[in-house]
Amino acid sequence: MAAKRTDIHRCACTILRQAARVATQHFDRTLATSGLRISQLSVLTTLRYVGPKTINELAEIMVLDRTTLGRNLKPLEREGYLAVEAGEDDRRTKQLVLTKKGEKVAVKAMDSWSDAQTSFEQAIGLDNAIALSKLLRQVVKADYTK
Amino acid sequence: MAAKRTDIHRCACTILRQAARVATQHFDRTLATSGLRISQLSVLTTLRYVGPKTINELAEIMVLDRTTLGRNLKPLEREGYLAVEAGEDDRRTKQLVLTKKGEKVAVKAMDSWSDAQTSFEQAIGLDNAIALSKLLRQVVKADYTK
DNA sequence: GCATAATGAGCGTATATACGCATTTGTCAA
DNA sequence: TTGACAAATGCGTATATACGCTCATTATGC
Repeated sequence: MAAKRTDIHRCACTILRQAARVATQHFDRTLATSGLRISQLSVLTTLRYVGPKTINELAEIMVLDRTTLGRNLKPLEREGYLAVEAGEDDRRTKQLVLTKKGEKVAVKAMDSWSDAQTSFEQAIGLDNAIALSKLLRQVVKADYTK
Repeated sequence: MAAKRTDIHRCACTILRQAARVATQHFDRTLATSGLRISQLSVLTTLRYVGPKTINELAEIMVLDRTTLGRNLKPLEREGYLAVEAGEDDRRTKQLVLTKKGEKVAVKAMDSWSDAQTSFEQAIGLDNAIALSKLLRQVVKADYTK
């Protein structure tokens, strides 16, 4: 058992969530003209990069709960940015496929994303941005099961 | 105008959101027995630290949209962990006050929080955790208005 | 003192997040 | 073969997040 501590105002999770909120607002505002949020753009670009995948596979890749991804797909499917096709071999699965329309929207949105990313790096410093990304990847990959 | 870039798989915002999700799950699971989520514990402990505040004031302190905070208060108010009192001087405002019950729950939950924070630091390394917090504070404080 | 501007907060709406349970389909061993 | 188990997904529920609009109240300028 670890010693009890009281410096909860330095909670790693709370500051992480704060930073995620701030960054999300910055990126979403910059992306506003594209009609996509950063959360949606990340789905489309990941799908574009890895090719058609099932919900579970894409959720694993994106470090997202599968039920969360499933619900996040709704707006993208409604707008026709991706298609959900029944698996052929295994009829339990659903293949997620980026549509032409989805690819066009994603590629266009990347211009705004580029602006957002660049201004982010300018705001905190490029070296800091690089160091931050490295640390965040460790947070994502780490094992917390003690 | 910055040069167009295509390395969107290195999006600072997306990795930040991933890390926030992973950390939130770790903390929420560790806190589960307390009946509080880390987002809720952070409200109670902040209020405990800074004393009674209006919604706008607390939202500013916590780097939260004021409408988000307003809605997040509902479960805490329902459980009797905090009271929402009408402002005396300015009747537009609402004072948020931590109740005895809320303080008791928060203090108890801090034991679990301590475990979560410690195992987080062990999982990524203490030095990394310290460096990460410093960088995240910069993200929160930075000016992105170009 | 009153008309107007500014401020504090709520609500409508939409999306994001994830846990637990249920359903459908596939696999594998007796 | 069939019954048990496993896997993929959906759904109910609850919370988190924030933008735009509205309402009530306060502050301010003339």
